[in-house]
Amino acid sequence: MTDTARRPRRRASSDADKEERRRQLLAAAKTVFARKGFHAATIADVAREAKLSYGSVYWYFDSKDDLIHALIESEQEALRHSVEAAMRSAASDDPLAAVRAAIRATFVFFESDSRATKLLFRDALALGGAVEKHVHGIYERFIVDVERAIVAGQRAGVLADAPAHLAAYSVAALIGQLAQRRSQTDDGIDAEAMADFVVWFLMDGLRKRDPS
Amino acid sequence: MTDTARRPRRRASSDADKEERRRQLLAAAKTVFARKGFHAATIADVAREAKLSYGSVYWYFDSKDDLIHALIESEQEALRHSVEAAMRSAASDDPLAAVRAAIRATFVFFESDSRATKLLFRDALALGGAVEKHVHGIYERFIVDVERAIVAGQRAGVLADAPAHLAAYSVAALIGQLAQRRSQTDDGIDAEAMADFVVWFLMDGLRKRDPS
DNA sequence: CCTTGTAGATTGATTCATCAATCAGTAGTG
DNA sequence: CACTACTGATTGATGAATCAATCTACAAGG
Repeated sequence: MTDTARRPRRRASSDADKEERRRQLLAAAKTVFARKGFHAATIADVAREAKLSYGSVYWYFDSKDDLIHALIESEQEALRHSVEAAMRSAASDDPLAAVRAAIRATFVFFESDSRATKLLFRDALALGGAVEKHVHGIYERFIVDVERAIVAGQRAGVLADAPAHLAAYSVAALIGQLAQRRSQTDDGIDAEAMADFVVWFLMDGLRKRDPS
Repeated sequence: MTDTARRPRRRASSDADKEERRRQLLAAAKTVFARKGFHAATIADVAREAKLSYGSVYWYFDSKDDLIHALIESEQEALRHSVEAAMRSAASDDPLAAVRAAIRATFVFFESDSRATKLLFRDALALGGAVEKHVHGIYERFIVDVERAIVAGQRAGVLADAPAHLAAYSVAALIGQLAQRRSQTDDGIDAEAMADFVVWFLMDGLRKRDPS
């Protein structure tokens, strides 16, 4: 069905090979965990998906927890890279442009990979303590940036007074929930339109503006 | 610590007794599941918490799945009742009042019961298919109401044009995420102030309004 | 080039622990 | 006395983690 199907017969000897094998295992784990959920999925499932034996999984990862941990970390990094790249290439004259670009990149990222969505939103929560903190981290960085932008806007007199941190958290929460929803139900709205809706909603709210 | 501590010695014979015993088991399950999470919690934990024997749990519930299912259903009903009562007693002259009342009631409900929060937001997602649908249900009802209100507001010309369903979903998502956040971190904002912030944010957005 | 030695990658049967679910037995209640 | 709520030891299944055996890729010496 996917490119994962090619069975790796050759044994990994060089460091590059081993890294590649590790990547294959992470890819298999991503598929399996996204399909069945972390708890329901077994190491045997992952090994089967990766066309490797049960024991080999333990050659590359210490435990099932270690595996999901590494996986979530790598997905988070991918998302962060994607968002940061989008923000860098945004026009710098419009202060809203960077925000819009970041939000768009987020929706595009999740749209292009529904497995990542399930992983980050469903499984990350299903795990206790350690990972929960970890997931909080990915939000936190984003929230700090947004909060800073909001405060700047308030100083400049273009944004209303409001608890900036709470508002920033709300932005992140809304984006996350909508991204998750998109992975489950299709309402025919593409990722960029969705992002634009979010930006509009966050900026102007539901109440009709007087045309001034 | 709680009223759950009183050990039930007397055997439940009447229908009322049996219903009470069932309630006790649900209360115990709520405590245990909220503390350890659904997967990590065992039936033995629940039995111990309820001061009943292992086998008795199976006298009242068919399976562990049946138990969590019944529990989530009862929590959802409690939330729905609480919100509906608040809306009924809201002033009917201000169209925003009912919305504000509903949002307040939601935050108050979750604030008064952090176990319910964990249950509905963490465990419900960790479970697969059937329960996921079920949880979707509680949102859906709320969303339909909000959507209707939004459309009415748009007809009356006081709300901006926007995809009403998406906006309604956003409202629900924001409330849910913020309620969940409150159960984890305390930022010294009480439930009603939080609700008022949400209403303001949803209505007016971040951009400063012209004082007209 | 062709051995042949070896480190370490790969295997999967086995171990060990956990826990849901059952069931035969016990005792409270009407 | 009969009914049925209740008990908790037992069973059976599952699955994470281990480990001794096997195999392979590479290298060093002929």
